[in-house]
Parts: sequence; C-alpha cells; structure tokens
Amino acid sequence: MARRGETIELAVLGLLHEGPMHGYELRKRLNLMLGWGRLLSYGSLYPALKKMLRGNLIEEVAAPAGPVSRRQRIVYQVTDKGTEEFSRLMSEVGPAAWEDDNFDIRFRFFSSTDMEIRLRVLEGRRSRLQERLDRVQRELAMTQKEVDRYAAELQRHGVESVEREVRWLSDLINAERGAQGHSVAKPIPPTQTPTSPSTSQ
Amino acid sequence: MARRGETIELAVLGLLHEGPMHGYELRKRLNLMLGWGRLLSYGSLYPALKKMLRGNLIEEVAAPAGPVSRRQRIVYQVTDKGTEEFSRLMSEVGPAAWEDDNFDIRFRFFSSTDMEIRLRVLEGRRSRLQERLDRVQRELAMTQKEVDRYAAELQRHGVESVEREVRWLSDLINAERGAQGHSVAKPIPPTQTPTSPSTSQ
DNA sequence: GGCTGCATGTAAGTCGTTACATGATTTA
DNA sequence: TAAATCATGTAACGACTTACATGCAGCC
Repeated sequence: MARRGETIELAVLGLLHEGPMHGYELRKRLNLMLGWGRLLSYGSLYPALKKMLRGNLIEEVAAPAGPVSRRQRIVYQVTDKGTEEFSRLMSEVGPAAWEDDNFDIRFRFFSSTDMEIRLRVLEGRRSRLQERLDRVQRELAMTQKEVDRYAAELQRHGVESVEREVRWLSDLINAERGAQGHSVAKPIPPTQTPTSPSTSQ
Repeated sequence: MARRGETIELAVLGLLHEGPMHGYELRKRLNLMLGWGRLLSYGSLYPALKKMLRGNLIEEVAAPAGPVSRRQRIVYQVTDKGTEEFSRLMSEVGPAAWEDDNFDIRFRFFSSTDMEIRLRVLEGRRSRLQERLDRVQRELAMTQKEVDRYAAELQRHGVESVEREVRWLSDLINAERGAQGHSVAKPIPPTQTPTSPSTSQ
C-alpha cells in the first residue's frame, strides 16, 4: 500500500475543503470513500490530524456555529498552507498516484484540479492496469499446463474485472477529451442511473 | 488488512502442496496470485519461511533433482504437520476468511477442501459484500444532496463492481449446489473462454 | 568482462490496527 | 436510567516495505 500516510493527508485536506469538520465526522466520511474494505481507525486518524496541526496545514475553528449542544469536539478547517499542500499533492502525478487507494482519493477530488492533471492520472492508472494484465497473461501462458479449476476461475474473474476497469478508465478519458475547452467542468456524461435501484437484498 | 501473516502461511502451505519449491519461486507465484496490487517482498517472505521451518510446518528437501546447476538455493516441502495445519486453516470459516486477500487464497485452494467449507466461505463472502453495499447505499441516501460529479461517479462505479462480484459469487454458489454428490470435483461450469483473447492494449 | 536475472537474507523504519481509557449526550 | 452513539485520545504491538548486503550463473 505504501505511503497511505500521504493518502490520509490528501483525503483529509480534500474533505476539509468541502467544509469544516471534526475528527469523528472525518473518519465516517473517510471510511465511506476508501471504505471498500478496511476501516480507518482513530489510532490512525487522530495522530495524523495532530501532525497536520503541527504542520499548520489545518487549524481549529474558533466558535462552533450552534450556541447549543456544547459537546466536546474539535472542528478543523484548512489553512492557506493546507490549500497549497493540497494542490501540490493533487498535481503529483507519479506512479504513487495510480495506486489503488491513492487513485481513488485523487479521483474523488478531481473537481479541484484541471483537466491536464486529470488526464495524466487517468492515463497513468490505465497503463498500470494494462501492465498488470499483460504480465499476468504472459506468465499465465507459461504456467497454464495443469491448472486447477478454481485457480483458473479466479484468474479468469480477476482478468475480467481489471479489463472492465480499463474500459471504465477509457470512457472517462474520452469524456475528458470530449469536454475540451472548459477545463474544470462537466466532464462526465450520464453513464447510468445516478441512484442504482438494484441491490435488492 | 489485518493478519496477512496467516494469509502468507496459508498460501505457502497451499503452493507447497503442489510440489516442492524454493523461496524465489514461491514469491513469484505468490505475487501472481495475490498480485492484483501490492507485491510481497523478500523481507516478508523469508522470515515467514524461517518461522514455518521452526514450527516444523515445512522442511528443506535433501537432494535437489538435477545433478547439474548447483546454485545456492533451498527447496522446501510440507511436513505432515504442515498438511494438518493447512487443513485446519482452510476450515476456519470465520469473518477473517471473507476478507479480500484471505478469500482469494482460500478460493485458490478450494480443490483441497470439501463442498461444505466451500459453500460457507462463498456465502460468508457474499453476505459481507452485501452488507458493505447496503451500508454504503444507506449512507449515500443521507448525504446525496449536493454531490460532486466525480465523487458520484466513483460511488456508482464502486457499487457496480461490488454488485458484479456478488453475482459472481451467487453463480459459484449455485454451481456448488448443483454439483451435489461428488463433493470435491467439477463444480464450475465453463463461464467463458478460458484464455480471454481481448486486452489488445 | 560486465550486465541482467536468480537467490537468500537482515535491519531499520513506517504505517496502521487493537485494545485501552475516558467521558458527554441522546434515545428507548 | 441504561444502552447506544458521539467524541477524543494513547500505548503497545504487529506486519510489511525499503534499503542494504552478498554472491552465483548465464548471456552478449
């Protein structure tokens, strides 16, 4: 996973750009976005917030809006330095940016960057997946002799999933390219129903 | 990720049941199977092998087959105790078993267990994914007011991917159920082309 | 003769989880 | 008033990665 520390920082900065928030709330949102699996623990989040406070990336909000409900809680907001750092991190389009978690976070905050960056991240991600696919299929061809049926099925399913993801990325890339001109708005055509009505348990 | 240590142990034991191997080879295969992302490093594998040696789960093979090419390498094979441990781990059908990596490994070695276990793992995995889906969609309904287009697209794609996986699991479960009688063979109907011809970069 | 790939290992450090500890507030 | 949830934090621990160190073997 490498360097999720930076991932958390980026995510926190991004969320706080959507409005001041306290730690508990941040954790909930964080788990919702990178939540397709592991949960982020307090033991991770709070130290990270402390660190960001020390680095002046975020600061505590003076007066909490409501005069009632004076619960013990610390609301944070980004500082100017934090905004700078956020932009810097978002424009870092190296290999680290196409890693699973890092990619998701960047994508989530794509509205905050311009099209050039978006395209580079999207394309980088796509070629990384493509490489994975090629590598696996190459090695698969070598080993394929006596394959276990379950092993084979797992491979098949894995390859298929990645292929779908590649197509998804290609669609997004085309959408970005098609939106030439306005470099920060409406890049995504309605791909499907906004609220999927399936998942009837 | 929690407890990948056990995952590695299980994977190594499983692979060694398919024949003796040395560390380097193990790593290659391991990366191929759980390789949809992070690579397992030597700093992880070798200490794990040492630990398994100490625990008498595996042992060094005396004479390497070929009389030529006497390269420095240590070939391992499972002991009886290792086989026992492998069976034990494979029949552990708790929440840990439906975690991403753990599930993949177990599935990969499904041929080594009986149908009862397979079904429990498959069903556990499915209901875990279902829960994730429900939780996200419930919370999504609450937050959905002013959603960022990219954030929305990410959610949509995520939900769709998990839904596909649920369908995949359901198919597998039906296949297992349909194969009543022979509890260890031919559970999977040919779902598609064995070697997918796509992926023309 | 040098580069690349095979092969094994260790040490240090990072990152994050688990478990613990505490307490306020809302709801049944 | 008890239980659930909100809310913040720390200490200990574990797992894995990075970087380092070493050396053989095959190929150009």
